[in-house]
Amino acid sequence: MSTPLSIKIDRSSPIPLYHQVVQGIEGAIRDGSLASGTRLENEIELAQRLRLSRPTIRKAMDDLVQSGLLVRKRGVGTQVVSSQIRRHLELSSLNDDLERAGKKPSTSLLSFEHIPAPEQIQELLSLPKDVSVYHFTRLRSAGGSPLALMENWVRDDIVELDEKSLRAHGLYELLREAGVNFRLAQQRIGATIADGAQAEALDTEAGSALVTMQRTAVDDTGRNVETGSHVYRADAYSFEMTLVQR
Amino acid sequence: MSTPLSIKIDRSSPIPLYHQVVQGIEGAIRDGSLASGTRLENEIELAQRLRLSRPTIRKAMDDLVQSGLLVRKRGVGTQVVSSQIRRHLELSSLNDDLERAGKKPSTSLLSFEHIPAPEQIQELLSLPKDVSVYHFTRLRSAGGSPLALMENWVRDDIVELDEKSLRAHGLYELLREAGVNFRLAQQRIGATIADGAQAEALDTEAGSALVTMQRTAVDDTGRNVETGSHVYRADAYSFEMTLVQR
DNA sequence: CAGTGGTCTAGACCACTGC
DNA sequence: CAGTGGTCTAGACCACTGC
Repeated sequence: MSTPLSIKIDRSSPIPLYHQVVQGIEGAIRDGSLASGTRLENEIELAQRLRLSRPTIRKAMDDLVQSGLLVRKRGVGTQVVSSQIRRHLELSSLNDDLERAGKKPSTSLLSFEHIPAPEQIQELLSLPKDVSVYHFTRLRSAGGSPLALMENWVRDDIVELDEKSLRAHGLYELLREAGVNFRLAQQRIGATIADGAQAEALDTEAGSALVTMQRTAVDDTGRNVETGSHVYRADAYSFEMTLVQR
Repeated sequence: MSTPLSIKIDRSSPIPLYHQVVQGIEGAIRDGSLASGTRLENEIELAQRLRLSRPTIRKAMDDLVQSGLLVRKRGVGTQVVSSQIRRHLELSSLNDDLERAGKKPSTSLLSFEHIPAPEQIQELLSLPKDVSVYHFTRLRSAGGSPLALMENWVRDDIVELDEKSLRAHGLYELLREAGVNFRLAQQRIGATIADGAQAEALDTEAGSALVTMQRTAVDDTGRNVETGSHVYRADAYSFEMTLVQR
């Protein structure tokens, strides 16, 4: 009732052992040797066969359950989630989402200013009184057609921004280069109707549907680094995610 | 530089020790004895003081990091996330979201049928050929005003549904009573414009903004139990979530 | 009842951070 | 350099599941 898994463990690699197990199982799922619904070996057997301890195996399993690739049931076993559900999994991590927010398609800078934080922004970013913000709007396009209108505020005590660097690089790229390690983001997604200015910028009609997104991102020192308010053409963008029961 | 935490551990309780630690820290954060940004004791010290092993403490910390209450940095320490970010945290778990999908405000049943699965649904639910589905639409209202129009398909080999039970109970309530344990949900959120029928049902105007949500939910045996397509009045509803870097 | 995941211990050694 | 979290071991005992 269970499928033996062939995973190579390299003890001289700098990649942690549990993560090698994660990659091995991910790989086996991706290449089809672990089909949807397949039951895995039990944890103790797998640990013995790979010459790893059970806690190491469990750490790997925990990660895979968290990322939505496996489901576990006490007393029964662990199995691979259906391919239907796995299809868009890769979009659900903060990292990928931040990547998309900072890179890939072309982005043009529409406005830029360096100002004292408006009250609401000061609150959203929990800013000390002497910290100002960069405020700018950008237009994201993909394949030549406009996709999103993005307005952001970034605290100025962590990174130095100017128009030139924002024209050349993604926001998250710049922040990471400045040593910011993101840990958390609080996000709200809704809908609205395009007003005249939005419609013109996004090359659509006033009254068409837009997806709205507000996000505030936190780094590993607990600072709220940036907050943004974005609108996307609803015919070109939606948010996909996988929720995991905890 | 660190705050001693007073947590009571009850070794005779059926609640796992690591979860007592989670509850203790959550409680201390909620009642303010652990303020935003506070550094916690290091893991070894905390383990010794509570007379627990370090892995047990770490399991608790892992949970709190995953739920977005704490941020950790190697070589530095663990600290409490800012209250600004924590504010809407409780909405982000699958459980709460499912709760909201099945209960609370009043819900009326608009249509109900028990039919062979349309091709697209059969695919979304990865249904065997001999399994049919329940298909129904409901209107959710809160405080007397309509909020959402919900269309769902549920496989008929897991639970028996009829109009009467759906009028009396939430969908997820019924599914849980039938022994279904949800583990995962795949979700897509976007926007659209209300058409005439939607506008009438939701007591709004044609052309107003709606938030759209499609979801497929998976139980602990790996089955795709139900899929749904919902629209919400954008002026009354938005999705909030906390993304955690992994 | 046999099989499985869930919890827990008591360490060890390492990598990274900030001074 | 001292302090911190990150990884790993080799077990033990328990609770739940399905037959």
